[in-house]
Amino acid sequence: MNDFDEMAAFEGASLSSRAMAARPQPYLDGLNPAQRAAVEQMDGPVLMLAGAGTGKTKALTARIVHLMNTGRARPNEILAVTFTNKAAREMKNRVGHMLGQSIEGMPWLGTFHAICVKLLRRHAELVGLKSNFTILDTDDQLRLLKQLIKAEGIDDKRWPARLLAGVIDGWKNRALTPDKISAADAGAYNHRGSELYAQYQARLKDLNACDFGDLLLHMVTIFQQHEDVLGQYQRWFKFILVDEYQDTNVAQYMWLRLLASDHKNICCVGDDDQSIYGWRGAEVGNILRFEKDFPGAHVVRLEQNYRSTPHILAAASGVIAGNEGRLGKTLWTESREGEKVRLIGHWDGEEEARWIGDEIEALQRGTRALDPYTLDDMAILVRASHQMRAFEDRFLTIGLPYRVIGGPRFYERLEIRDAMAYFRVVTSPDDDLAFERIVNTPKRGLGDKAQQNIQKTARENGVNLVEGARILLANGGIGGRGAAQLRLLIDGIERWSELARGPRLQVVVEDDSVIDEGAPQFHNEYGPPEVSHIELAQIILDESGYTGFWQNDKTPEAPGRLENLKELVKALEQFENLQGFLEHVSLIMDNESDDGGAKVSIMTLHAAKGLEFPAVFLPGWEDGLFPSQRSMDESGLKGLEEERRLAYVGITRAEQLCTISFAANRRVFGQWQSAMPSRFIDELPEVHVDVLTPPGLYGGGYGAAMPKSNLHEKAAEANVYNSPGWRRLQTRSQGRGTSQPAEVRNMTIDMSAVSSFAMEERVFHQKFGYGKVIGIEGDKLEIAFDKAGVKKVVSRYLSTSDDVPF
DNA sequence: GTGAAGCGAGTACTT
DNA sequence: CTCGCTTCAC
Repeated sequence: MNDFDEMAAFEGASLSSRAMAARPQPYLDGLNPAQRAAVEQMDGPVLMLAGAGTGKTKALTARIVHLMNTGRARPNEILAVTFTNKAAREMKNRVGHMLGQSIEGMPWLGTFHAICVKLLRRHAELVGLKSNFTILDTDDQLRLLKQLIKAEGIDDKRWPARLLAGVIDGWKNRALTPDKISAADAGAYNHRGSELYAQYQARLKDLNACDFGDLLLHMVTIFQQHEDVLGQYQRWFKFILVDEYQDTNVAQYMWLRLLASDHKNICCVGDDDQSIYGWRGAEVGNILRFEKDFPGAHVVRLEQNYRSTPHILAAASGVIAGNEGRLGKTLWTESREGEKVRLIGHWDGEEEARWIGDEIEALQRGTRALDPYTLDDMAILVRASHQMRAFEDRFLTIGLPYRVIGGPRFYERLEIRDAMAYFRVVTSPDDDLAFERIVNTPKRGLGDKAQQNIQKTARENGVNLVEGARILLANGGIGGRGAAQLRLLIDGIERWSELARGPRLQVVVEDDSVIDEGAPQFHNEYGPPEVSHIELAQIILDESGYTGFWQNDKTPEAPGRLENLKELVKALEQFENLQGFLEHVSLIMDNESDDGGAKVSIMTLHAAKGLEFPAVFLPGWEDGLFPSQRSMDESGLKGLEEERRLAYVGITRAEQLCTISFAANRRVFGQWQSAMPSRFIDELPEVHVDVLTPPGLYGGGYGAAMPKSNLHEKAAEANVYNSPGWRRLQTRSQGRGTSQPAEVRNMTIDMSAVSSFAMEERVFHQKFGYGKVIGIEGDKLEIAFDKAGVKKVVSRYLSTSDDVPF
């Protein structure tokens, strides 16, 4: 585009801007006064302090629409950053919805990382990269670091690569390049940290690669060192919006400040009380300091809550009030209805899981004075992922459908990462890390020795590993069955590469000065494609022997893995070529496939941020577990405050019913341990709390083992959660020995069930369908289900497969 | 070079 | 207790 066209485009835009300015503004009508103020204050710095459930996204999207509708900015002149792809997607949808059309024209609405990739591709050469650099994930990063550590002769037992990765990430989060590591950090990783960091960065440059931290770090470096580049974007991005500002790290903060420092039209939205990512570099300080950073900032507080009942809000406020140095908000609601927050103590973790399971079923039936809840309406939010197991076990035995949110994602699964490594080798031959991953997967008889040979040859010739392997083969430097297999692989890679791109490949880089529509600044010219990339993917997986590898695998996971590979190939349909797919995947690691049925959600408190449920269960409120001992040990008061914010996030997820629970005893690493109720329980304002009595304590299974009358009395008292009462209970239970629950548990095994199934037997389960017995532990059977994978199930919920009527 | 027993560690997790 | 990684024996 030449100057004239650029001018013409501008003229056109301002004409349409004027036309748009005259349009009505219906999106303002649905806003409350605070939201409206946050939308209409367009100029200068704005801090939108948005409490939980106060309509933050609504205000944010209305603001974007307002900027465009009043002609203040064209869609492509607004920079709107989020942290997750999900948030970006949602905002895109809502803006489109508000405008009454799908919005293609917001190329700069996205995650920090996605936007930085786009920018970095244009200016890669300024940090010594080519514009087609690859993005490494944590796996690759770790492998690279391991190599460096080994080369330095460091004992990676005492100094694990994980630790170094953490140190380097920490530096990158603080926007520190290797030359900027201060003396205070010199001791990191046994005094070798900064040196290895420099080596690592050099190696990345050789590989023409970036890790996630680099995406931001490089852009900050470029903006700092190239005023012209910075100026260009400062002018282009007329308005900046940032979601979840309390989660920004130093690098992101600097990046934003650099871009906003000229016009200062920056609107940051966030909630200091929901800052829960300190452990991965987020700085609450960024949001606390906003008014200092941007003098004259307008601070708007969104405090009217549309989500929760007054009791829930009051309970949450009571807890969060224990934190110091808050910006301060008081949530309120027009709603007058609602139950108090419910609190219940249990004898042990298993009883807690049992009680919650029963309670969920009761809520589902609607036997309480309330309307029935569906399973989708309910969620269990835990502090640590290992707490989930108790619930999964319990729900499996009673056949209660559940979903775990935030587990290992699709693209992180072994087979998917292997398959993608094959694609990477084919699309970018320099991707040595991908080659390393697949060279002996499936097994090709190429072990450490052979691989080291390849490495050595490649290094000596200054070529990538694929080339190195080719040279090694030509020299006859490798023998035996490995050689033939390697030959096969190398030839395969060459053949697939040609299928992928055709004979010619040309990279065209357009003029940097044109920033438009987020169109790619380079594109590839291919020869005629001989097969589609979908067929190609299938060919690669089949010819490499990878598909066969899993077909021959007899472990129960194999069918599922093959299924996943099929899904992967199917996912390719949405992309034009393999490169496009890989780029997408490296930045977007989410996959929500759900089979539709209603399910209770189980997830960590972290994963629950931003979500809401009519009924929420918060189990495991015990000191040491929540607040987490480790957090307090490592970060002291700061850590405790972050834990408290986590409690606040948890409570405020609930719309109508919030149930907090704790257990006196819990099995930790196979050992029974007793714990005090969480200190956060003492911080709940009593008038907003209902203390429930665990029904199991009236009689039933625990019988003689329990100091039941005492616990019952205590539970009925409003002060059950006050420490003295529990201390007495502690003393008593310790006197009886902490092994008590284990004995109780053993006694309840249903012996008749044990004998009715045999190993290898075909069985049927109501929820999981057909399967085969692969393990027996007392009344619990391990079943390899045909569809649902391997699960542990209590035997009385199984029937022999021929019992099942059709 | 590959599979099985042994050992140690064990918050949260997105891009 | 359970997972993942290392070591050791074939």
